[in-house]
Amino acid sequence: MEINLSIRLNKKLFLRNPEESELGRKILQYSIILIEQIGFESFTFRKLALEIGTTEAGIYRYFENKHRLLLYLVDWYWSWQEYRLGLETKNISGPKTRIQTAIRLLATRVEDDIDTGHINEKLLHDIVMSEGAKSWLTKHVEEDNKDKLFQPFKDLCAVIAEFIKAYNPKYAYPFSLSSTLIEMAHSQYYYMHHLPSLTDFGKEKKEEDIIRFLEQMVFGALDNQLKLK
Amino acid sequence: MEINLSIRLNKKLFLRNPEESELGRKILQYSIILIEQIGFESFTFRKLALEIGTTEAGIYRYFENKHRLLLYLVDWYWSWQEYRLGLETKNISGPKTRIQTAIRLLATRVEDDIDTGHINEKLLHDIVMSEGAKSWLTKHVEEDNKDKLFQPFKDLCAVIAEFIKAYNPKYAYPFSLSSTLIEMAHSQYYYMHHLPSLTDFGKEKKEEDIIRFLEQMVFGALDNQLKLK
DNA sequence: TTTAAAAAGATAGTAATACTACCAATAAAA
DNA sequence: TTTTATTGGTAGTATTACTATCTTTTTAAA
Repeated sequence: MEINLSIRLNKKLFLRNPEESELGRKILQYSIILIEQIGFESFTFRKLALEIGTTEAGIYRYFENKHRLLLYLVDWYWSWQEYRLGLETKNISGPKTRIQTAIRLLATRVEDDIDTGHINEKLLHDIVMSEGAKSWLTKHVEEDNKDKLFQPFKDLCAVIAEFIKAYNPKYAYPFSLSSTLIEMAHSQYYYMHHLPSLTDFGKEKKEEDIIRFLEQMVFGALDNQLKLK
Repeated sequence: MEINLSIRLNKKLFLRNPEESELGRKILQYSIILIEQIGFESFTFRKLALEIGTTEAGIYRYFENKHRLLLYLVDWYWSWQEYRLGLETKNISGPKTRIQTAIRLLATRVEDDIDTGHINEKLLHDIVMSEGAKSWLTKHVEEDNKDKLFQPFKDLCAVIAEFIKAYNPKYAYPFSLSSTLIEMAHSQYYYMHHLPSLTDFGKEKKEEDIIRFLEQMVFGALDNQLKLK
């Protein structure tokens, strides 16, 4: 069976839809490989073009600049995560289990290589961890936000905020807790591997520890509130 | 009374100590102003040189590149925060109050302009929030880490981890909770202003709300653990 | 006090980056 | 069959991120 998962993203992300041509798909496929390999600062359209066997201008016809390409990849990732979360929580009713499912999905490195055609989810996951924050840490966040370029992240944040509200309707900060959870799942993983003294997972480097830490933090916050009210 | 707070940083951060010459101090002073104004990606040594009235090569003699200059500023900031935290918790014995003090210092925008000579702490605070993560989100984190370039951040993280251990010796993740706290204090503030739908502080935009959220999260995690043991 | 040396500062380059404008081939539509 | 988009390619330019070298000033030793 072939799964054909097609994720349609905001048209403002690109000049020409990369999903609709061979070159476009190659741009997505190889940009992921190259950014993961050399990092976003060293990544250039020239190097990418060379890799694919096309020219810079060809790529510029799809994406205004490399930041937009990064935004495309990051948005694709968050859309995909929301889709996965939807699938995995579909037949689960308890809000506690739903939150736990979200934590597990966010903190576990992708292993099941569905490999949606040209997108390598495993590599993309690494990119979002190392480079994702750069998509909004710019002087043009506000305009980008007006253009709805962060929608997939916000959507995922809102979905998890709903789980949180279902678990504890009196909790005052469902969105902040949700965005904290999403961000920490990534940054604790990054720290664990690159700056382990900022974590408690230095020796073992096991994802389960991050999951336990996050669960303990989230339910600590939510149950604490329950007590008070 | 003139306070002369001099913060000595890792020698590997610079080629020539910027604190020891007029031009060096001007580089620090105006790089903060300029980075805050135009953002780190648009910031160049040429623009900075033009601002100060010197040349690119002059600045290159102090800093290898703009990333090292950013690291210098970020390290200065974390050293300063640790110093402030030390002062404010000196005469406080209770671990709970110490944690609360840490949260308040981290989540409150600097207003008291001590203005240590050439460093504008208020602007520097904004820079660390918007650009700080870029200091470690690179392909050379590991080398930079070996050169101890993230030491001030780690030190602050360790100090707060000690407060956490003092409050609850049985808590399993003092370092991760500490790094989470530090990072969230900044990123929730950034979200509140630029991407408010990721938070619950959209309308009011008050720092006190962030402080309450963080306190609730931290003590939720710590007290929850107490219950279990 | 003179001379040497070393540090501070300015000038003029270069390779690479981030684009833009324009040209050619080909496929689809009239 | 001709026209017209659409796809892809070539050749530039301004800016960036440096480097190498040269001059002036300061410091230090003889």
